[in-house]
Amino acid sequence: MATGRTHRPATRSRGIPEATVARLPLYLRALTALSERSVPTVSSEELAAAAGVNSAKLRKDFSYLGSYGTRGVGYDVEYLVYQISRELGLTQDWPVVIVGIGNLGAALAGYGGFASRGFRVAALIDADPAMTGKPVAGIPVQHSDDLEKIIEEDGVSIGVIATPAGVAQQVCDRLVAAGVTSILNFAPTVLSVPDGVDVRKVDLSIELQILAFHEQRKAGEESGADTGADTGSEAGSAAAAVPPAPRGATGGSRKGPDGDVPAVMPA
Amino acid sequence: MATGRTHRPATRSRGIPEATVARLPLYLRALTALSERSVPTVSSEELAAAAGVNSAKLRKDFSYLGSYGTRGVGYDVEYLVYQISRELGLTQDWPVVIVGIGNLGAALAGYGGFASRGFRVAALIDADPAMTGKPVAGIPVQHSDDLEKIIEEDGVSIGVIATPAGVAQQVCDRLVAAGVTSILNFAPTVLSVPDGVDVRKVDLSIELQILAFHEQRKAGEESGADTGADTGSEAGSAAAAVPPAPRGATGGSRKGPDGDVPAVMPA
DNA sequence: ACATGTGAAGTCTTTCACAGCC
DNA sequence: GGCTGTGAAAGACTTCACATGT
Repeated sequence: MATGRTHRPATRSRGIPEATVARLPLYLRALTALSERSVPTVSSEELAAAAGVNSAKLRKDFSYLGSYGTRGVGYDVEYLVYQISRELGLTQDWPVVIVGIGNLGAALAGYGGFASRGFRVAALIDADPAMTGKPVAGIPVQHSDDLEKIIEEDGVSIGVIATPAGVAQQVCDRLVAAGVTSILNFAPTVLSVPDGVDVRKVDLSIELQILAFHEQRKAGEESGADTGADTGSEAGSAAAAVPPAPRGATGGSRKGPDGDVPAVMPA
Repeated sequence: MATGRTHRPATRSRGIPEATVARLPLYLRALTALSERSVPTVSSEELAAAAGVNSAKLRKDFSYLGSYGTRGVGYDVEYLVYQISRELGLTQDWPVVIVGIGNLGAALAGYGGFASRGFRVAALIDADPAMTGKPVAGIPVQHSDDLEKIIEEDGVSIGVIATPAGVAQQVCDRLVAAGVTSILNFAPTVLSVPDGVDVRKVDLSIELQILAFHEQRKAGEESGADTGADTGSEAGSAAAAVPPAPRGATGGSRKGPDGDVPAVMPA
């Protein structure tokens, strides 16, 4: 709707694949550590190990940036730090606002990794008048009435949302209207934003659910390949929780993709 | 090295692609919202919109779980909630320990989304004796000396690391040795774990750097396609930060992948 | 001799488009 | 008519393996 371009190639940047971009910070961190230990050069092998990836991937990633290594030798640590920093845009500093100063917002405000790489907490914003003026991590909280003014005056383009889910979308809308074009969302909601605005989300609950999935599989593997063993033992409530399946279940119609999911459901 | 199997198919589970698994929690959240509003059925189109994905992807994802929809109608909300919950292993409850009760750890302990889906904070653990016994989010902090005992007694298999980076690896090692097989890591370090242990990481700084990358690109696009315009304007400091390039830079040898990166570096 | 840089092959993921069923 | 379920095509990402340069 509205937007002209029919599904442009997603967030694909001047030839650098998104997956590569997502790893650059990892490399940068490993390189920074080497730099602090005054290590002059690294091989792709060593650096890859430090970053937790394999060396072929690392070399391919770097190849998108240019030819910054020396054959037979490796990469100059300082030089690479600079190139990656520049590529990521960390040679300039980015003012960031955090909206929603609850437990999480406060923790984020105090997070050291923020300042370490070109990010500066320009303002903390909360809707609770009782919070206004209270310093959190050394920065006084401002009231959300002033959100637009703050964004514009400081030229903020990155916003962090740490509010309850219920208000995340409206906060998002206001941020975007005020000029923010990148959002890091900690609220467990899907945000919708206009074209040209980037959203990344961090969701604890989702991460745990993914872990639980794999955890369950491990448990299942130990004994037989049997899934869904107990789960609904208290027949009463479990049965109540499970609807009678979409309209007149015909005997064996319900099957798993491999055809052997032990149909755990009220027949 | 050491591990027998030569690169097994990564974390690939009984036919369900990892990318799909990562989206199931999203669908589940959207479905739960519908369920609370007593909506009986949804089409793939509607549900996809609510989850922020496109409908073809959603249908493909669901097809890995089985045939849970009804053609011409859609999906039964309650039934799908149940099926996805079961697939994710959320019909059982998972005791979780959080190690490192600083600002972040405390925020995580108080996070509502935890309890909402089968996850139960079994214990909060911190190395600081001053913290021991202090209740955080209603749960008394225990000392890390007792880590092994706690894990074993409660049968904990999921651990959350919210410690400083410096001690994350040793905490991780102890968790794993005590029987934890899934770790959610908030410390900005690469954790190495034995085969069979899953690690997921959440790193604020990395997310911001990725946003900064795209943000920079947007800024560059506005004016000409010229990247790296200012950035190193204050020539003095910028130049000092850049090493003389790996050994005798021969004039035009340094090039970007497309051959047109305006080499922003001291010649 | 050694380690980068990269075509080519392989694998995973997304999207298309339509057969099949309600 | 409408919507699911899915082969097949397209695309993105990873891995291989070796030519290339020092």
